[in-house]
Amino acid sequence: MPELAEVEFFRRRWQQAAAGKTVRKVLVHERARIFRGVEPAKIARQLTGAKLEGSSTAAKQMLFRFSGDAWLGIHLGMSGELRAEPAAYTPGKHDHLVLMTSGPQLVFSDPRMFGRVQFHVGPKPPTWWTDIAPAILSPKFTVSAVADFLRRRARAPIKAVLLMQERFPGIGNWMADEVLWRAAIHPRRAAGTLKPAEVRRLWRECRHVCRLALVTIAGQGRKLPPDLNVHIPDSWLFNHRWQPGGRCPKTGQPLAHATIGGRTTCWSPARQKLP
DNA sequence: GTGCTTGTTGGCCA
DNA sequence: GTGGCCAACAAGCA
Repeated sequence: MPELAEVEFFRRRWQQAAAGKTVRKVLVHERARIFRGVEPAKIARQLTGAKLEGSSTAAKQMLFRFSGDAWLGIHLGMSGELRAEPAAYTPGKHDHLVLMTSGPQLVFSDPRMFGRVQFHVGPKPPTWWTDIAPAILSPKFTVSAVADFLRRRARAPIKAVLLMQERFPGIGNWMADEVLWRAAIHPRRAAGTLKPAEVRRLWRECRHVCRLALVTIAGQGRKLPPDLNVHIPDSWLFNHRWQPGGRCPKTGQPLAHATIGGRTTCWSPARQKLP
């Protein structure tokens, strides 16, 4: 599930539930793969007694800052989610990290364990955080930066290129399809064959889809939606891509599906054509 | 049982 | 060295 806007949704869940609260106890599944490269016991030791001071999102990652210069990084992978549960909640099989605070329990749950926890102690945020590419909605995400990147990945299908986090941080499978559909570019086009006008459309729709997704899913600037099943308008490809016999909301023509760049891809052949 | 899955990584090869 | 492809990771669901 988690792409840019969903990640922001989950960050807010923890933030709104426990900002300023103190961690009383930490539960970890020592052997869980989400802890690869870090020591769960160290996390438990450092965070016990620490206060949640702030948090942020970048690409598909979250960073939670605790008192005592402790930084907790979370990537949700394919099936991860963050929840805030009442104090009486009993953690389940897939709840690999639980921060029991003076208020709710902050739960990181991930059945498939493609997600990942990172941890750092120090006055400044760690390099694994500061090295994340500049956000699509930041001024550094320019048309020329996109054009340069497409030139370097000239022979790869544009769908695969859009999934590369070093240039399109936060874009995942459904967002990539949504962007290409709006920009009217066939997902199998080689990145180097896009004309300047197409590169510009791609750039614009990347920003547009990110902005819309944040408003719709993460409730940017207003209250957090109750859950992820928010109402995404039927004018998006999103609501039609998995429907049997699904049709393009712009043309009314049938949608197509294929594996491109190793991922299931949906597009509208009437709108996105190969030269 | 089979064949999928909104992500990332490392190994192989051109 | 760079770029592109793909299997692997693991669990649940239809």
